[in-house]
Amino acid sequence: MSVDEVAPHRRGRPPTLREVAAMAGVSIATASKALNGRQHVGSATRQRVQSAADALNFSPNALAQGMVAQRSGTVGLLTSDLVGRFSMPVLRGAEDAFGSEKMSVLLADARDDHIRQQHHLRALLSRRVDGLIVVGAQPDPRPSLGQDLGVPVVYAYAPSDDPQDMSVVADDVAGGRLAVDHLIRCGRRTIAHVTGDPTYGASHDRARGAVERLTEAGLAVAGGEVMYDSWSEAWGRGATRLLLEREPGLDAVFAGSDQIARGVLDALLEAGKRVPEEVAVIGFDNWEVLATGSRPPLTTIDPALENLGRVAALRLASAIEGRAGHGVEAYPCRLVTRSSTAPLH
Amino acid sequence: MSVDEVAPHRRGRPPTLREVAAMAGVSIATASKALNGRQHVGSATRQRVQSAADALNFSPNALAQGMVAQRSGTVGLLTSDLVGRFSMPVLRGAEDAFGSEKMSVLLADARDDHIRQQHHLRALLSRRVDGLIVVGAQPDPRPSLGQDLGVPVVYAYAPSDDPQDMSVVADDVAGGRLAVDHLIRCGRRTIAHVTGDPTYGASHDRARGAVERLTEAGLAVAGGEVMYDSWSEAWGRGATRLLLEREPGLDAVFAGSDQIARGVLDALLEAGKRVPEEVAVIGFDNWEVLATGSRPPLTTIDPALENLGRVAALRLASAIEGRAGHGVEAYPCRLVTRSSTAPLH
DNA sequence: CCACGTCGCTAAAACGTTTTCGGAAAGTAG
DNA sequence: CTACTTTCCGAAAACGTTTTAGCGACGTGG
Repeated sequence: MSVDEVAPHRRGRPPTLREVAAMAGVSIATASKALNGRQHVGSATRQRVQSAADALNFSPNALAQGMVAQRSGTVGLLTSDLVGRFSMPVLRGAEDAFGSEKMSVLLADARDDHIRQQHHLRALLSRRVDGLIVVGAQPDPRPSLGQDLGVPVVYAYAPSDDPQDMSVVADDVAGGRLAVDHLIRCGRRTIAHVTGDPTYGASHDRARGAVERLTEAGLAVAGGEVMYDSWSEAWGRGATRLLLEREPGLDAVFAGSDQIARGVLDALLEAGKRVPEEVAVIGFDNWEVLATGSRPPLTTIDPALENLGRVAALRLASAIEGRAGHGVEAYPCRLVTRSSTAPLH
Repeated sequence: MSVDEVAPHRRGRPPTLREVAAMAGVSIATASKALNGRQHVGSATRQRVQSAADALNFSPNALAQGMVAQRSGTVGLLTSDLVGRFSMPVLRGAEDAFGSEKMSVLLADARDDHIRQQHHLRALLSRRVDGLIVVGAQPDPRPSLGQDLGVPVVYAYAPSDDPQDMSVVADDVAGGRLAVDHLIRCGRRTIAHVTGDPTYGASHDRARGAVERLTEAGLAVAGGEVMYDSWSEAWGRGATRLLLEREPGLDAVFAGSDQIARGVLDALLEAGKRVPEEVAVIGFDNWEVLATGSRPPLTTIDPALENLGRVAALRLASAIEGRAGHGVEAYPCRLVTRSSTAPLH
């Protein structure tokens, strides 16, 4: 009896369990159990099924599995900023934490457009994602998607404004503290802080951490105040020129972003200051292309975004299992030492 | 008769067509036809079904639809470099071209690891993606995935090494030509080309376009030869110092990447050259953070990666419909004018 | 020889849709 | 009143898998 009589090969389409079963001479049920390592299957039979599956290059239809299991093995990742630098590492960490075996990531880029976001949300829910990770483009709180989506949601990088939701974010306060701590350990005493847009909560958090640590060391911010403006190189340059007038004894600058730090470095070099011998500079973000290309390469605070993504994925996995959490969890930043800081001999 | 007797609400799970049908007092078949705009449904009935669906906030299960339609409405995007700058715009363009309604994007980051790539590939095929977009981290050809995957594949940015496959890439030769053309139009005559890693095909393509255009204008490369080394700011600085010795009359530099261009700008400024008055500089990539932060902001060649993603998606859609293409299609780059180039008054 | 387990396997239901086919009701023509 | 069309609707199959329930066969202890 030819196999084809029982389960003819459907040209162009992937093989089904039915064909595997036919080739092995068993029922579909037995084939399923054999391949999934269930018991109640003889070991000889299991072998035959396995061989048949290999021969046909069988791979189970995840859609069909999803139908019966009532879960798609899929999570949605809703981002507001796909080209941005921040969503990517998070995405990567998340993709990592779910092995590609059990979970796949369905990507949706909302582009900060609310109606586009609603469309994407509908599409993802229609695909019956088991959960959702929402990653913002800015570290500030964003509006909650609501509790009644039917699937668990974890917010990463940008927390939800609803404390009932679960959010994982970088600890900006601790990051600012870490930066200043490093500068103090390097023996610096006249430390300025040049940072970005004052409408960002993150600016203030980083500044708060920085000032706290300065105060503990009995120091004040050099220049008299934290300097806010924009996250740009140009501002880094401008602020530094001001600073050099106001504080001739300046020996360190904590920049609120790597872009600002680049500007600070440029202005210092232009003014004839040696970095790090005379003035140390530390940035924030660890944006590789900026930090490694500068003269000298930039010491900076790494917000550990991949880790954030990993944690978000773990929290989401827990929530899918039924153990939902809530509240905002802040994770520590990491100091990355390059050549723009060094001990004051 | 209560609706619940016919189709009780399953707590925690999304509503099904069965429940919608029950609420509207029709059969499942009729409900399906009504919602999908099929004929053979009375308009009053259609209304009732629609209302019921709205009331229940019904959204059809895409997995089930996929089962019967034999397509998942999903494409896989296999990238080698998720944090990299190049895959993202492509991804975005692709996401754009398929509306989120009909197609969703399943993301997989292979991280240049062959075995990881195989895993992801299996996972994607198991999810029965309707097609695959493969986007590389480098513009050079990459090994083909083969023809026997059962789904159409389009390679973007990095072409497949098998001409039987379909690839869409940026036209580096035309890009190099475009850069030099712009410099010549600005009245520059002594034009150097500092570029990156000589093992990249893209370096040579860009250089070829540049030299062709120079030759047409009766010019030779300033400094005597195209300068290859690495895609770094440091190399841009080093090369420029060399160049200033060899070619005192230098009035333009075409940098093979924006990173290199940043180095070139720094070195020129340090040497007291004014940009663009004395020396014009043009980069390649249009990497925003680098190009807009520099002093002065950088004129550069934009490889139009979003467009590449869009085209890749269109080609893939055609292939899914059965109209498969093959070969390498190169798409033009775009000149983005900022302040580092200007006519020689 | 009987009662009872255990083992290996299969038939069938279920998941949520779409589509095909047939049937009922109502209208129209003869 | 019959024959035929048209209009609207429902029953059932199909997609590919997992799981439940049940059925023989076989061994074992009495």
